[in-house]
Amino acid sequence: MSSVPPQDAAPAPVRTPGKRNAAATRQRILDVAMAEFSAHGFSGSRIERIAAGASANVGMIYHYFGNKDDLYLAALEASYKIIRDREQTLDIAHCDPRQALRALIELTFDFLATDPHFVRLIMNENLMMGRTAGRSATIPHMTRPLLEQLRTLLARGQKEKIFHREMDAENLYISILGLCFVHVSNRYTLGSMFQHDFAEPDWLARRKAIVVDVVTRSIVATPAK
Amino acid sequence: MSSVPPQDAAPAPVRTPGKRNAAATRQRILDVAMAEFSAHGFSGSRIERIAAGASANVGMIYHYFGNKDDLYLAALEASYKIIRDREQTLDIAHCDPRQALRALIELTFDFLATDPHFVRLIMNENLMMGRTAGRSATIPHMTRPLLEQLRTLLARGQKEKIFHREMDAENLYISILGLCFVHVSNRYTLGSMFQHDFAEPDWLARRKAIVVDVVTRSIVATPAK
Amino acid sequence: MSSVPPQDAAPAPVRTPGKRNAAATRQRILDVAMAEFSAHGFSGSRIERIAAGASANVGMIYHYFGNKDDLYLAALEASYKIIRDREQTLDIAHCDPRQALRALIELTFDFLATDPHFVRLIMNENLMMGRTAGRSATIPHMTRPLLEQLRTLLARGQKEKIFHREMDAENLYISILGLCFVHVSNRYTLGSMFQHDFAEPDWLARRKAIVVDVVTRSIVATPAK
Amino acid sequence: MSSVPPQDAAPAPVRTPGKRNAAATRQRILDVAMAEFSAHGFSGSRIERIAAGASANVGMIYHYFGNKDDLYLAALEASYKIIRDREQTLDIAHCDPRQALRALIELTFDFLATDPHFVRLIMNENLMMGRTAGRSATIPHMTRPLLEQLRTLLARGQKEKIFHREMDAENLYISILGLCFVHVSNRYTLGSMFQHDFAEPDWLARRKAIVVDVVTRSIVATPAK
DNA sequence: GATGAATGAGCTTTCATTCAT
DNA sequence: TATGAATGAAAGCTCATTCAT
Repeated sequence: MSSVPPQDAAPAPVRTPGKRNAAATRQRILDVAMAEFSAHGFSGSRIERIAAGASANVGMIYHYFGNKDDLYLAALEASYKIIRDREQTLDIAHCDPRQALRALIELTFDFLATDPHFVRLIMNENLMMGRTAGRSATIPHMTRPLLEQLRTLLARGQKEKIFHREMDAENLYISILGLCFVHVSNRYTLGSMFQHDFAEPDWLARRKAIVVDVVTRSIVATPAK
Repeated sequence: MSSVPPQDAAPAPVRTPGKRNAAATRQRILDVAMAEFSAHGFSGSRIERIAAGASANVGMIYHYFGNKDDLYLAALEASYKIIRDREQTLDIAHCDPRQALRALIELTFDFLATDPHFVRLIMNENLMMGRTAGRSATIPHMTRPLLEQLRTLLARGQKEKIFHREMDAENLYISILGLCFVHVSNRYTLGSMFQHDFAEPDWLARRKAIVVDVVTRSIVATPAK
Repeated sequence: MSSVPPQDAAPAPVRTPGKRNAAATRQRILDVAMAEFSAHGFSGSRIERIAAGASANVGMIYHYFGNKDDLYLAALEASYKIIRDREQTLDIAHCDPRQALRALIELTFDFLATDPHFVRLIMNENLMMGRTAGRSATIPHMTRPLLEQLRTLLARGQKEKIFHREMDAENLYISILGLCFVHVSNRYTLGSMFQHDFAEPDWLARRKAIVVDVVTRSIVATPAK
Repeated sequence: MSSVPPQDAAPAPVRTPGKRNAAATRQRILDVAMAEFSAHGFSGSRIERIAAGASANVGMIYHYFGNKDDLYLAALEASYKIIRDREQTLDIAHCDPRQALRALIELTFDFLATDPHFVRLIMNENLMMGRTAGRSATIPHMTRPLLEQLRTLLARGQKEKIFHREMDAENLYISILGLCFVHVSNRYTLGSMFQHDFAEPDWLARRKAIVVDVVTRSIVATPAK
């Protein structure tokens, strides 16, 4: 708010936020929509709340996104893009396979735990039986690099006899996902079972080590950890 | 109210139009409600659709369950009861810990995969931040026996030096749940990633073996599988 | 309002108007809808105004009629029924063909002029290119008796050498309709052309005689009127 | 505003982006508006659709015409002007009255049948109870020459004893209009009554002869046609 | 117990209109 | 002159809930 960049006498066209700035308005709507759909699911989300949250009005949402369904699609795609981009920051090909695996698990664990928006959107999308993801042209396209990383990782580890042969990329990924996802997706029902908050940083730190351990044990050929 | 049937010693279940089978109607509504909430989530579910599906009418739902929120609570509790009862059919205490662990994993895996209603209800409840589970008096009560089973299992395995010491009941359960839950909860988004149906029996059978293996490796003290 | 039927101690279930009376509510809605669609056309009509006019509420309209389109269809069909029923009160077969023709023209002229609702609905329907009449199952069915009347009339008149041969039922009907319809359908634009009101009873009376004369001259074989 | 092109002696029509052809844009909007109001009525017409159809934008419509009401008025007046101008091409005063009558009927018949836009606009205007025609200064002014033609025609025919005395210009015009208008205005409802298309050229040609005959018989004094 | 008519608030969506650029 | 972002009111429609019968 009060922290303005020190000297900024640049003649660049400074737009007042929310006034006559198409790209900015569109982005504000999209950001708020991601949060709204994540918080309330598709049916529970309210167009009017999104408009208000974006300091826009309902008509703008329809102007930029067409309808509620398409706004939801845009929010889903934008969410996928964030995690898929993050994964591509890992340099899988050039470090020790065991280290690379650990790095991938920790990145996934931290991403899902730190920003639960993504988990919630994915849950909601699955509850709707993939209705929207199935319509997306960009989502399948975004998953390819991740699969490449996994296959490279497994191939190198198996070539170096560090990993055993009986694990494929799909099963490895699903194990990682399941172990990184469930305490976020089931945070509240687990919480009422075990009577503590599964978003606590201390618990997450300990759990992250266990997840790395469980996955690593499941794949390493040599028993010595 | 005041019009009671004169002599109720009639042996055959005579249905007078004004007094049909109350318990049966209630149960029909509950069954349909479980399916409806599972299929559409809370917001997406329709009271009228539930009434129609149960061959009842809207008024009956309010008569028996009060309102939509309380109907949802009843459906959630009924769902939990089914899996918790199923788990109690296992005789954890009297067989080999490794076998007992395998049996628990397989029961969980099969239950979640066979009837996705439960998974969907849990997902929905978590999306609503446990709003309803938190109000339930019976759900926490139902989880105790399960935790007892897990602690017994771990204690026996550790005493017999089959399991190592660094695993507690909570972490073990969450690993099992995560690995049995994710391909059901994320069936559609995983499906569009890997381009096949994650409810296929063949895939499930192979995956079940892998899950048993992953969990077992994570806990056994002796490397020999 | 204050005029109650004198003695009415009958135990018949007297319904208070507008309260818990399905058939009456449905009819009230339909009556108001006919007036509304006639007054404002389809697009210009307001569901809420119809509800208010019928002392009902919007939900009831959707309960009984489904949506605006289907309510409009019901109103259109009900309107057609009125004129088609009226026409069937004529006894074409048993009186002098010339008298029968005059009676049919006068009935048509009076019906269209007296209650302009029908004319306006027909106009609106044609502006929508028969979108709704084309969907109706009952409207085509209702026109058959009218065509029968016209054919009977012509056949008798031609057999008796009163009418000449070169006129068919279709052309006769369209002439009658055009001459009875236009001063109602174009009441306002004609009014501003000729600077008087075309709904004035005196003008209508004189015009009716002219229409009978024009149609009769167009069909009689013998020039003597 | 203040930025005028430096020297405007340029011979070629150079289009600067900020100053395109104003009159042409206005005319394009008006043409599209006539079609839109004719096709959808006033309420059903969309400002945005008109703008798109005219390759203009919404702002231009407000710039040139003020608002939707005034645009509709302009479209109505432009439509009236077309038929009134066409009628004035007839040389009523100098040919045989019977031939002149026939020419007027055929011109009216053809004009209404060939371009149904006019009929539809008139219908719509009457459905709105002449709300807009009543505001127009030019429409009443445009009808005067037509009435003059009709009075001249009748006077000459009656003077020459070809027409009988009991027909005035108003009734004659309304008969002509009704018989030329109804198969266009009621094209669709008549179509569903008689199961054929009333815009078919063959049918129109036959009908036109009948209309000329009906009107002529209604006015000629001597029975021999 | 059972029915379904009735209610009212709230939802998504549309649209004429304004205005900064 | 021309553009299109922005606004606000209102439209059609849905739905949880109540209540007379």
